[in-house]
Amino acid sequence: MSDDLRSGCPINLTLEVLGDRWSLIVIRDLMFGNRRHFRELLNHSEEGIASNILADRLKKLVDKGLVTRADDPSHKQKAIYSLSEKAIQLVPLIAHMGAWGRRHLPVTEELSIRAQLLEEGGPALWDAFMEELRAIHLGAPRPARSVFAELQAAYQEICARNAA
Amino acid sequence: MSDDLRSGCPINLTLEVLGDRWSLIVIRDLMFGNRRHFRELLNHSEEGIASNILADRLKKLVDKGLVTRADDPSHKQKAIYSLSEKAIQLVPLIAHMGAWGRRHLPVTEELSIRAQLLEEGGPALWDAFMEELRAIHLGAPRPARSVFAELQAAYQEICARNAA
DNA sequence: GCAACTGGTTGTGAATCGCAATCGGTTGTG
DNA sequence: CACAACCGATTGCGATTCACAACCAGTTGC
Repeated sequence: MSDDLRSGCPINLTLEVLGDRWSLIVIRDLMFGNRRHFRELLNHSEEGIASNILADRLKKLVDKGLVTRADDPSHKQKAIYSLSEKAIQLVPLIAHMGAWGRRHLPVTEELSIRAQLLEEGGPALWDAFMEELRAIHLGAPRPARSVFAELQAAYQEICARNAA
Repeated sequence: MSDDLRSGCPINLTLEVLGDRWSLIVIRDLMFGNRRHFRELLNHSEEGIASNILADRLKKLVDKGLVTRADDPSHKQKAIYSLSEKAIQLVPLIAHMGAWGRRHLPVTEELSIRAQLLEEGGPALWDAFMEELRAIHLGAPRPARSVFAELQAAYQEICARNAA
């Protein structure tokens, strides 16, 4: 854990936090998959993350203040991982990443429907989603609109249609 | 060069292209530093990229269609690197990265002034900058407004003020 | 009591990373 | 024409990270 930074450039510093192949995947699953436990993140991983990598990334994300870890009262060994405000503010960035990926890379329909809705919804939708994330992860009052449910419903509709 | 992708998720695919500590640094320097030659990218690098990493990243970015390489007529061994349209469309993503980094990470004033202007300018400024990048890198007609010059002037003003 | 589940750790070999030194070819200068 | 500076890389090397599988001790439900 070295604290020496390569430069004070905001792009560089953001890369020093998120510039690897797994950190944002973990945040994405916490954010859009609503996976809050180690095993959920491990077993439902679309990309097949290894347990040591997941443990390492969760630790680093906690250290960097993007994720918090709390005990689950229902199970003495269970840990609940939550997004911090800092991570919730990544929503616009992730929306743009999804939009760019959808436009330029070979995405699949099922896995890009959420990105499409997020792109079409624009900043207004992002704000609503961030409010909901604050309710889910930070204990803020739950907003009336559930963007999460909308995204999930659209995803499952596509899956059902393609299965038929 | 393995073509097997971890998943068809747009976030994941974007990470497979840009998810390392150097690729976006190279793009940033091509984009905002207007460095077009190997030596410029190497010697003026704020973060001190190594020559083998730079060579590797340039090659990968060319393979992935983000950068094009052309011979420099003034020097038989010289190569000119240009951003493709695909890379130019990263401007909003990079602007958001800068905004997030500026808000949450220990940036320095000089190196974050461009990110600040880009954030304050919003999508209108991004579009103007992208038009200018198309002129510089793709040979499109040069627009009247030079966002690049505005960013550069602001940067140099901060540097001059802080040196005094 | 016991199997399933909890969040991890350990071991191993391969791949990648960062750094310094170096390469063969090209160009400008004296 | 000699020679140093410059050109885009390449090579060698040790350190870190990666992916994959096996394993762990404590907890829970049956």
